Amino acid sequence: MINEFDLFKDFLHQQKLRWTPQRKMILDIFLSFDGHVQIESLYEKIRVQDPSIGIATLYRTLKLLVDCELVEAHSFQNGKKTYERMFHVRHHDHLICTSCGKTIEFEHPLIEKYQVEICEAYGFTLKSHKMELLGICNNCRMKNNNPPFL
Amino acid sequence: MINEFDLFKDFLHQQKLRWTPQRKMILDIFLSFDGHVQIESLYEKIRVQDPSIGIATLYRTLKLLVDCELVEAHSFQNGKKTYERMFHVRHHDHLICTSCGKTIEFEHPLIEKYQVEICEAYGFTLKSHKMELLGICNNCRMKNNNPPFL
DNA sequence: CTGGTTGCAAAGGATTTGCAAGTTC
DNA sequence: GAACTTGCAAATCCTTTGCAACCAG
Repeated sequence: MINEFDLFKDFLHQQKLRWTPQRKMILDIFLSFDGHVQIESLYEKIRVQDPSIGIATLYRTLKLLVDCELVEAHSFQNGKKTYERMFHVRHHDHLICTSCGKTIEFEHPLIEKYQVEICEAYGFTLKSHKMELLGICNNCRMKNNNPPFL
Repeated sequence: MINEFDLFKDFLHQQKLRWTPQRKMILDIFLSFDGHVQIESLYEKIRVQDPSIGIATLYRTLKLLVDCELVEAHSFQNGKKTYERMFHVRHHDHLICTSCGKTIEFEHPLIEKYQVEICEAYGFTLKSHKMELLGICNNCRMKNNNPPFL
């Protein structure tokens, strides 16, 4: 089965770049995280294994991982970037209760289909999407004595 | 009819802050833009009217506008922020180029309809939603010499 | 060996902050 | 007049870059 290391190696080879111990280690540690990873946490954990590694190498490697589509970068308000694993993970959307925080994951094939159509209409190549439905769950509605479907 | 100026004034008053000509002017010019505004464009246009205004004042005012929920801030890959009007605008979703940050607003009635269905299926009362389609715009794809719809 | 890679430190760009002078209430 | 604001410049934060020494192929 294809794994991230082989994909990255192949990518580097194609681009006439090199497979180095630093790159291997960064990918390795990156994969040990779940969800969105901040440079900071990544760097800390990396330095435990090899305190000599430079932050520049981390940034450079992350950029390569983004280029080969193994990783996706996101930006947040605070100006920090977050990196997310993109391979061997299944996409899903979220239904979130704004009262208790309860979260349900779902997918809807038709919505996904329309998303593709919209992107094509605007000349975009769709890479991913994020959809959050915010509402009040049954439980919380009962508790607060609100009528259903307010 | 309630407008942004009154809301902002009230907000400032509540917080024991002051209504100044600079703040008025920044809000005024901000509202003259559509969609997502970059600090840069905003600052340029502001300096036309008053070249003495400092960038720090612009940042400070924008932060206040975000605090009082008249404006929403978004962040992009390039590390720049974008500001979006949040009041008296119809809800819409976003198509975002993850490379250059270009943003297109759209709505799709069928997607909205399915969202309601999903919520009903799970017993949620839908309050709002957020959908972002992340991709690469035509321009950036060309620039990077990538084939279309890779 | 050749050309890519590294760690370091310095540079860069966007945003924030300290401060003295100026305003608002 | 007290407290908040301003513009300025310097500081800060995260990220990128230049470079000489170092490695992978």
